[in-house]
Amino acid sequence: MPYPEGHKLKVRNRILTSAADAFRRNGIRESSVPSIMKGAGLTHGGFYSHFENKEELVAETCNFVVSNTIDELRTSTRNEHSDKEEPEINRIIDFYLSPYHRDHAEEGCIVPILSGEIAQCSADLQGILSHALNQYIAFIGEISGSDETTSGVVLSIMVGSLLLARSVKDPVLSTNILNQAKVQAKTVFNSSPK
Amino acid sequence: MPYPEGHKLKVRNRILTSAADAFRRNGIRESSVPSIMKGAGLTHGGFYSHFENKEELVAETCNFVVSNTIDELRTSTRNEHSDKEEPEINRIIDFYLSPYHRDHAEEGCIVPILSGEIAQCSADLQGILSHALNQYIAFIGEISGSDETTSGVVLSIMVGSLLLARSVKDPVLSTNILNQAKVQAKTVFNSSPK
DNA sequence: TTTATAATATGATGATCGTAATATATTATA
DNA sequence: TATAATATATTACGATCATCATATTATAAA
Repeated sequence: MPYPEGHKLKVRNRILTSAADAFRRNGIRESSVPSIMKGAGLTHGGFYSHFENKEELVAETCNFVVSNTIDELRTSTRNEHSDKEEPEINRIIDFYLSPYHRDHAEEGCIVPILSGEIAQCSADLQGILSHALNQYIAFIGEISGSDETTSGVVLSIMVGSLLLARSVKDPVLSTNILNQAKVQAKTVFNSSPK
Repeated sequence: MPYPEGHKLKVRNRILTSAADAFRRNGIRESSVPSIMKGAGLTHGGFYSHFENKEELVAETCNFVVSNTIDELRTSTRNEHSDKEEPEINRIIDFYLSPYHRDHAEEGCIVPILSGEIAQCSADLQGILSHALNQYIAFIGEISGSDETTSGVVLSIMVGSLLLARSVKDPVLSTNILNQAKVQAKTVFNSSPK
């Protein structure tokens, strides 16, 4: 067996990482297979020994990014001093709607960036997105103790305000939207059935 | 002067209408110039006697759709029986978050569909999107009497929940998100400075 | 009806895409 | 060190894109 144990898996992960970056920077359709392979330090030829086709790469990259993002949200709230009486969900909202997340789309959540584009893709990819949203909603429900609908609305507020904060050119308005959206998102839990 | 007065303008509007439909159905990058011209009943060759290039078409189509959408929102709220004591802004929220708007993306607001893609385009197109958002925010502010930030958060809730309601496959959850987002959007005005 | 011209169609160009076939390079084992 | 198997690179193919050059059609005016 040439090549060390697990070599191919590592390369495959490098391709996924490159794709995750490219898709969030430039969108799915604008990110070509050759450019993604170059981002992983390879040429385009070997792509099809790792993935069936581009659609499979998109599907796996979406799952990859979503589970990574949820993991990060989960651990980031744990790391922060949990001595306070502030609910854990508030820290997730604060991170999601932070200027850092707004200004580093290529590291963050795919939903505000790619959900519009995925909605125009195949039914398979739409299913991946729907499943990802269910994971986010379940995660928010788990952290906040809220029902599915309430968690969905909170996610809506986070996604919508991040999208607008990124699109509005006026930096003051952008930051104001983020900050007031934080307040609103946290308020939802106090005005809804648990 | 061959061809009747205003003929070219009519054709130009047909191209814009076709592009507006195509972009909202399939996205900007997925909508080719030939397919848009076919949608307007023409062949691709004449395109460049109407528009400098595709980017100019995108910019004009965005402005076209946004002003049409705001006009429709404005008049639809006027037509509805204004005898009730219900605030005008509530009817706008109700229409924006209606199942009809969710299920007919190709007729509706471009923001949930295209803002992700436009954020990846040229600075010029990003400026168009930013200007469009300012128009929406000013419109909401005008109708509701709220400040810029509050209007921006309400727009965030509408955009985010429409995006999620379209992406979530479970129809019950989708409708629940829309309905509870309506409640939340209307609540914002009661908990914010005017 | 003829003519001049504006509007549209046809066809071509170079670039890039996704994908595949084939050749080359790499390395664990013998 | 030689070998066999595997991973990667090179090259190619057909399709489609945005754009442009040129030909053709349609119509208002003469």
